[in-house]
Amino acid sequence: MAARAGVSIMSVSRAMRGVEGVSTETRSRILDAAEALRYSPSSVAGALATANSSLVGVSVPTLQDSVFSDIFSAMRSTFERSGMQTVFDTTEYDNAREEAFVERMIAWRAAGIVLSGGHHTPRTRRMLRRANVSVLEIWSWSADPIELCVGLDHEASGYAMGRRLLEMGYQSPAYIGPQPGYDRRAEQRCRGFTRAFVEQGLSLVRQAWVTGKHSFAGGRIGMANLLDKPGPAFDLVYFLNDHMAFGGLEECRARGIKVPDQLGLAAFNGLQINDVLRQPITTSYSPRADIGEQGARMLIGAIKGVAQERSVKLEPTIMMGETTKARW
Amino acid sequence: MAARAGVSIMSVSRAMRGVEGVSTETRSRILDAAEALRYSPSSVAGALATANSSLVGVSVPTLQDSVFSDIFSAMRSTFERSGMQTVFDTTEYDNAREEAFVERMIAWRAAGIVLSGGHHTPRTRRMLRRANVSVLEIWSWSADPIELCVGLDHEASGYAMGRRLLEMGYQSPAYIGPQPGYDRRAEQRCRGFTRAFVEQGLSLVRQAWVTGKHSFAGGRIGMANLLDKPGPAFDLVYFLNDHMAFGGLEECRARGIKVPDQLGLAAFNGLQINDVLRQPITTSYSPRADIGEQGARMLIGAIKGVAQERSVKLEPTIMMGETTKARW
DNA sequence: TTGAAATACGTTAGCGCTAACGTAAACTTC
DNA sequence: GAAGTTTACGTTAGCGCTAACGTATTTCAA
Repeated sequence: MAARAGVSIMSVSRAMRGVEGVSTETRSRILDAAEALRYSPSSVAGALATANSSLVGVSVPTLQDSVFSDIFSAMRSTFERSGMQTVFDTTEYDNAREEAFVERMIAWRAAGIVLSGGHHTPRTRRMLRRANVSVLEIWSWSADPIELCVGLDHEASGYAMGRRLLEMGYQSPAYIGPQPGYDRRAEQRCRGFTRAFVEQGLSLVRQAWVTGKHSFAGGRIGMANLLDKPGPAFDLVYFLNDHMAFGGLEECRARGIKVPDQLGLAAFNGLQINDVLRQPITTSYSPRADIGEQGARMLIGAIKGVAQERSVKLEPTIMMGETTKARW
Repeated sequence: MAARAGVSIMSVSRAMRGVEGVSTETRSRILDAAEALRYSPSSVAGALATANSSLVGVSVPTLQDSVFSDIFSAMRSTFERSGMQTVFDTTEYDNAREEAFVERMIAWRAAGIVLSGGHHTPRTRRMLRRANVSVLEIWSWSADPIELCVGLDHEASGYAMGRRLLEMGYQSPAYIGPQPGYDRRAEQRCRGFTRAFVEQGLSLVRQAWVTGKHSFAGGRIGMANLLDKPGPAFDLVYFLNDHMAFGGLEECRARGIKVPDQLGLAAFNGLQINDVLRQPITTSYSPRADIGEQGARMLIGAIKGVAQERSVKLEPTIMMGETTKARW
């Protein structure tokens, strides 16, 4: 390759990277030779030689709902503009998978790692601490992140929703979500939501845990469970997300239960489906694109050594839909 | 590191990789030292030394709808079982982005590359041909793939749906999808669908192209366009996918148009939402998980040099819902 | 005209691993 | 117990790049 263009490999290296120190003429001769010889520079060797990569590893729990797709899209385009390459994996809400991902990314000498949520195995934390890698935690806000954090206070968000519904006169809330230990953010929202009612001497009267299906079908199954199994009456159901709530809504309609007259439904995320529903779901809109973009920017800053805010809390917006109404 | 355990670096290499040639005792001494010294083997150096990576690059158009998430999930877990690492990117239906991705993956000396659809830039094809990389094309079936292919015949799928609806008595179909040149598979389905009607002396009487929003909202907007703008009457609308169809259905309901009595709706993919709808959408179920799993298996086979089928065509299944009915 | 500065290269010495081969000791086998 | 075989290492020579530092050659100011 170098021989073909009649130059040293160092000039080839310079020409291929576009750094200065090569005359225009030599450069084009090298590029021609590269084309003719089908030469493709090895990023692997380059990364080894420079000891710095432009890799960022992003770990999200799932791509099932569009939440993490939204975050990831925003993130990826921001990284791209900075010449960072994004590698990506899903944990399926399994911390062992997250650990394995972190290990792989460290082995590849990634410059940055993005994790979802604030709950990680001790070994994950240890590896991150030791490795020379910038760490960003997203989705869940924390006052004391490993390094950087952009996210929501899910407990507060659940609480805010609980307060609003309480003020509307709801008294006997139920919850439909995944089994405990699965999605911690969902649990935080549920906890905050419940707290709002407990403060007023009320309580969460029913819960249904749906295993495996956390989308439309899960909501419908959970709602059916709640309605079929004996237990205290409830006037409100809080769902993991909008898709589950829509599933629940369809189950109610199928059974002739009038929403919101007989039963209120509320959810979280403000997913796209809400834009087309004639009866929009009462929900909290989570600013996914903002999380992705800000997060990516912060991580890039950290990698480049720019001092900045460590932790950013973004606020979801409650959107009152037509699946709830004042109870008086 | 090697010194600490009192061995040569070669023994460390063997111990860390778990290959034989180290006594149990020495191995554990090395692992202890590694732990103490926080040693993490570099995959970069490893890949350079062995000149073979376990990287597979997967490119999909979008994560907006869950189709490619489904494919990707199935694929990733299959690759994982073979010790392959999956790197992933979305093209947003932009072939230039696909080209850039292929270039990056080749620079990283990936063992395999997965592309969606059969349409690639000449430079992409050239790079793939020259590089020592196995190539799998998914989603769209082709008789003559670059190397391997698992997918659907979208034209045939559209045609099959057209035939079924024709037999039910529909005569004036319309189509709602993205602008031409954006999603080629959608165009193929539309072409096949149209062909079924043209064969009987009928034609596609209306189309609406929605820019940007190819999910719920796009369907609703497209349907509103179709209904608001003057033009021939239509008795049927074929949508890009189920989510758009649901958006369209909601628009119809909002306007008091009875589906399927006054208007039939059909779509493609068989997405999860259909499981909970009281009025399920007539659609073709696309076997996403099968595509992902089979595709991954084939690519692994090719990487390991196992001879096999080059091209596999999978069949979507038409699921008659309640958004269409016989017109007599 | 001359010394300093800039430009356009080339040379050297790794980056952190592993394949392939070498070697000494322990273990077989008949 | 001599010769072959196995085991458990170590040594050597790269993999394909790039940082850092040469060394000619040209450019330029005074």
